[in-house]
Amino acid sequence: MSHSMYACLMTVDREQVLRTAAALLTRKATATMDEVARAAGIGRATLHRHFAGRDALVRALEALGLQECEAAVAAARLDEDSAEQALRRLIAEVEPVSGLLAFLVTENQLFEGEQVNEGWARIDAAVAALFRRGQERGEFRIDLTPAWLTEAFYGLVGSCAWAVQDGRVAGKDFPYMIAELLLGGARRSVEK
Amino acid sequence: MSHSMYACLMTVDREQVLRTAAALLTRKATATMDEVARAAGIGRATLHRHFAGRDALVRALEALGLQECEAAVAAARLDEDSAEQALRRLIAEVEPVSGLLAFLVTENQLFEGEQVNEGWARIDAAVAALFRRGQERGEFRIDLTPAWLTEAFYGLVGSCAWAVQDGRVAGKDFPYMIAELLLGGARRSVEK
DNA sequence: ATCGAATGAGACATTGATGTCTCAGAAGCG
DNA sequence: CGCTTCTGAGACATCAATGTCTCATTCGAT
Repeated sequence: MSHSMYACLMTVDREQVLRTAAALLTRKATATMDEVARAAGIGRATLHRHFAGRDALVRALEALGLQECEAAVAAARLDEDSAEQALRRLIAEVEPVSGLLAFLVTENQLFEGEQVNEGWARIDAAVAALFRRGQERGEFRIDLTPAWLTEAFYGLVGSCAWAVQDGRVAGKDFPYMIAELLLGGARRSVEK
Repeated sequence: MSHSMYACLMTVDREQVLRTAAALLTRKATATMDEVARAAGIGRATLHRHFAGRDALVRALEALGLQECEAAVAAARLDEDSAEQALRRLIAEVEPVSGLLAFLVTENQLFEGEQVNEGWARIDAAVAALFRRGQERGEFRIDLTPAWLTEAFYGLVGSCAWAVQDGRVAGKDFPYMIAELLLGGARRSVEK
């Protein structure tokens, strides 16, 4: 049995477990390691073999979310077209990660003093740069700082993810509602 | 020593402890009962005498936040003036509670199945009614549902509270940033 | 100043989650 | 089939937070 095959199987399992854990923890942030294991259809011991502990699991989830966010940012081609079109692409790309993202945001509040993965700074910078580009192009109003617009973006994505999960808004409207609300606010209005 | 004087003193202490607990838990949602007690400058035993347990403390905080939110809603007079002005008043009134509100929102996600205080439904209804009124008056666009606008309102308030607390945005701009972003999106634009 | 209530500090048992370990069984491979 | 590896279940020990209790002290009212 070759190492590569092992690695492949392990990786697939890891990936699957992570997905399930993400889905569960998004719904119930305080889920037990045992609950996570049950949800993933594996034993607690096996879960421990893959992830040294709860911290490691959360870190792995953070890495997964970060990776997918970076992929979303890359796929959205934030520096092409108008800033508005780029933002719409970003929202659409980020939708599948929104639940995990919402979980990680609340989880990061617990880390408090601990260092957060520096990867998020890159995402932040990319999103803020998009808003700045929109301002420089005259598309977006300049009285709302890119930093605030970035925060608002995260906030709306998280709120919408949770609202959808809770059945308060329709999931199919996700991209439209966020884009319209955020763009309507960010886009310069002729009547101002 | 009369009962009423006892009650008075107790209430004052309770209030102060609750404020401190709110401030601490807003920053660190996982703070220990001991940490809460230290922060309030009292002993753990005393804290326990006032609030039977952590649950009771959180419930009391929920009651406090709810009470202040209802006061904010009442003070904002949501059914007077234009919907826009009413919304601006609401945002201004809600600002002092925003931190506690953000904490309670994330905390409520943990309650999961358990019943949430029905008082929040009243707040939700009042805010949603404001957005509906704005739509009926032709001030707000009708393609974004009141339910979503209400969610977005909470999301932006929470995001802003956290961003301010983290120093990413200036606290003095709180009302302006939320109002402008939310209204800009909710307000019907002539170019649409 | 004195009495009674409230407090703070600490000891203690309890609970729940975690992490580690073992062992028998299943699944892969030759 | 026989071997190795991985897995699942469970039995522990550990640890942190919680809740309860006692007791000496402090505070406030009279």
